[in-house]
Amino acid sequence: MSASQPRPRTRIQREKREIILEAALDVLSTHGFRGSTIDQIAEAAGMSKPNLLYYFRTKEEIYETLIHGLLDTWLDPLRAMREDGDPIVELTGYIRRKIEMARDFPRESRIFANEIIQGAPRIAPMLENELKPLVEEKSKVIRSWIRAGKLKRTDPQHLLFSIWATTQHYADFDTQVKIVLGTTYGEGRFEDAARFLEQLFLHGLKPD
Amino acid sequence: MSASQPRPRTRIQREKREIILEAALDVLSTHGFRGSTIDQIAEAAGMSKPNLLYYFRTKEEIYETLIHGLLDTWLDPLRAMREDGDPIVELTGYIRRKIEMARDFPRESRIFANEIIQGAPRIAPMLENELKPLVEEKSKVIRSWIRAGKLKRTDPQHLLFSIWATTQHYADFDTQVKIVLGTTYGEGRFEDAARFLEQLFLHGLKPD
DNA sequence: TTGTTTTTTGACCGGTTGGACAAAGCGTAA
DNA sequence: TTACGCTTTGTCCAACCGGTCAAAAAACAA
Repeated sequence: MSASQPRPRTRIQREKREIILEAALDVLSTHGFRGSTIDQIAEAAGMSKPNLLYYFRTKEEIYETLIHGLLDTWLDPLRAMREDGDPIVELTGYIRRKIEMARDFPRESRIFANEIIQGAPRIAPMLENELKPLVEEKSKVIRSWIRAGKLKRTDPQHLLFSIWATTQHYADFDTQVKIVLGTTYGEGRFEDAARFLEQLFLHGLKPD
Repeated sequence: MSASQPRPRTRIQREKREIILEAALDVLSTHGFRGSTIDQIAEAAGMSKPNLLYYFRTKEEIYETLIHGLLDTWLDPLRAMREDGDPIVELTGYIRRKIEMARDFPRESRIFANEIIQGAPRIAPMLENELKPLVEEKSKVIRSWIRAGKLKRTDPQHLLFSIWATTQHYADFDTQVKIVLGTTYGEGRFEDAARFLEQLFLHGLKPD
């Protein structure tokens, strides 16, 4: 009934697959799936195309392996939002962690952005099976906070959208952010962003 | 010194170019520049590839004509933010207009998103020459509002980023939004979003 | 060492893509 | 009608792209 076990990976296979995935992250996150070529990825990984295809049978396989391995890490900050903590602390902590991810893992953010903008043709099932249940779970948490009077009455799902949008903006649209801010601001933009967003999400802009 | 005037466009040329650009908007906004083929655009425009190439010499020319014509419309809502209005009204009005654009012109939003995520290789100069000065101008306006005590002390540029990010999210990441919200919510999501964002930007989430 | 398996590569293939081109069709003014 | 410029299309090409394959090279086990 069960398929015969594929033999375990050798040391070289493990190493080379890792190198390829790292190179693929670089290439795919900037050019998208269609826009990237196997040759580009192979060159970035420092090997020939047929050699790369010895480790991954198709471009799709690279992409799917990569993005599947990424999703868990990507959702971790949301998972870390605990019902039993103080809602304000949990929320600002989530925003901070997301800004840090935008700073430290912009390629990961962009690869998801690329995919979703184009209609999520290859990851829709993953969003349905992993993201959606997690959002539902955390929405309940947020609603319980609202019931406890710890947060203003608001829509949990749109709240999460806003946090994703504002934080990932600094990874996905980094080029535009840099152009608008000019060279003056340097790398401090992430810290500025974190402070701005904390203020925005807690107190808004209208004077008391 | 000056090049000889190219002869004026015929009626058919004006019409066909318009049809092509509309088709190109459809194709390019979902697949990006590299991911779109001239054949796809030609088919969407209901003509043969050589015929299309009679009206635009290259794929690049289509893309640049399209995106250049779009930028003005795209910046209009920000231009409409008037210094002499009431800051709260102006700001919520801007957010509302941006949400309406996400609802009514998602393709336009996506084409910019695609371009910028990939490093804005073709529109960086336009952002530098048109977006940046406009942001500088409106940042001054926002700062004057803050000085007048009509807004909390905050960073105008990051404020604009947040408005762009949150509103355009509903166009660019529509697929994900739909998956998370499920089918229940239907088209009301834009109205919900507008209400949520208004509350968020004015008052934040922390209870008084 | 020798035999075996794993890894690497050059050459190749069929399909796609952006674009060129010449010839044909069409509209219209003289 | 004729001539002329505008429009359309079939055909073609060279570059590129994803992927195959057989054979060489390297790694490893006995």
